[in-house]
Amino acid sequence: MKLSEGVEAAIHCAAVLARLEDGRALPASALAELHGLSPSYLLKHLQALSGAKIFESLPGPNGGYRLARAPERISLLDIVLAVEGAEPAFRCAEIRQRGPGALEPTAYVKPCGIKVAMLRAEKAWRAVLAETKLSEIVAGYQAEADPRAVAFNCAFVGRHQRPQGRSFPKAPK
Amino acid sequence: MKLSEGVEAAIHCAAVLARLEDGRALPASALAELHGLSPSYLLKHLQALSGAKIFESLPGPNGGYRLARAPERISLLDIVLAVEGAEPAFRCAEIRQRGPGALEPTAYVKPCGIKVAMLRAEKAWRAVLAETKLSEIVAGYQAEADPRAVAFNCAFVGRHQRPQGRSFPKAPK
DNA sequence: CTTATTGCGGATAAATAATATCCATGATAT
DNA sequence: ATATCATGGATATTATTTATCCGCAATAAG
Ligand code: FES
Ligand code: FES
Repeated sequence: MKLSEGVEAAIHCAAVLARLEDGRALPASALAELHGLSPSYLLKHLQALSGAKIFESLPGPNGGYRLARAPERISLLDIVLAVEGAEPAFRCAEIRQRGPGALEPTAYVKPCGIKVAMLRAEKAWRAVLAETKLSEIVAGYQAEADPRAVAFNCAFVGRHQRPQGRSFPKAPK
Repeated sequence: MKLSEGVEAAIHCAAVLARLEDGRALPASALAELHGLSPSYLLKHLQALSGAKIFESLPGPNGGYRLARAPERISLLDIVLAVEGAEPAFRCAEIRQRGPGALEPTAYVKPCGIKVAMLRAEKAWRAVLAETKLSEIVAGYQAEADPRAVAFNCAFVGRHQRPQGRSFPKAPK
């Protein structure tokens, strides 16, 4: 059982965007460079996040990405589900219905107890992620990370952020 | 994020073995047939489980598998870890140390806050699995599954279980 | 002792998913 | 008009999962 490595990148990117001044955006190329990642691949995840309405994107020159809402209203679960997909990790293939002794499908209306137990565990996982907000991550970063790293990060963002100006498109017609 | 499909098979097999009479074993071929699975592949998982001391195996004719301890003392977490491996699902590649602005390694002794949050969620998942015992799964199965399925299962096991006889090897010399 | 059965472990193949790159397109600030 | 930048699809590359096979060791039964 593994989460794709894109999750780590996505959350780190979100944390960077959360520190942006109001109304500004950061191009994908800057996010990729800051984390030493391939721009082409990071784009995939950024697109997934903007498709999930967690990031907003602005095309054209001075374009880039920014958060679609306040960091207090973005949970780690939002990000993980956007990048990783919403299907549960435990996939029940209904093996109880296979092999000899299989009954007609109507005999299996009650879900398998094993499936129920596995999904209950997964629900606990999601609950913890849902109550961890991006704002807490950012606060923790500023409090605990090496001050030099924070300063560099801040300067890098300041250097690459787009000038305040255009408003983001609200509803595509 | 996905669990391998072998987890479902492993737990179902464990539930079957839990219903075996004391001291008896069931050959892998019977477990595979009962669930309509490929014997060759199921073996892989059975071996992982016996390597993890959750199942015991007895070679030779009249050999087979049985539980290594009482179902009350086997949790779903034990089974999942044996099949899936013990590494956490969230793999931190320390991307904070990459890109420009990377500092010397000693600046990163404190774990990344994102990693901490993700592992905390995973701990919650494991906690629920750890407190769900195989005995509960078996009890739930007998109470909720279609009586015909339970009866068939029971008869199938009775037909294939090995005669009581040999004791399992305790300590390989 | 011989034989048939069964688990063990390694090697390997096939299928699937994750990772990474590229390019044509459309939007838009200058 | 031009340059910048996100979008979306197509595609290559690699890793992981799934599945199969075969020789080996153990052992019960004849
Ligand atoms: S049939 Fe899928 S978990 Fe039991
Ligand atoms: S560096 Fe791995 S989660 Fe932050």
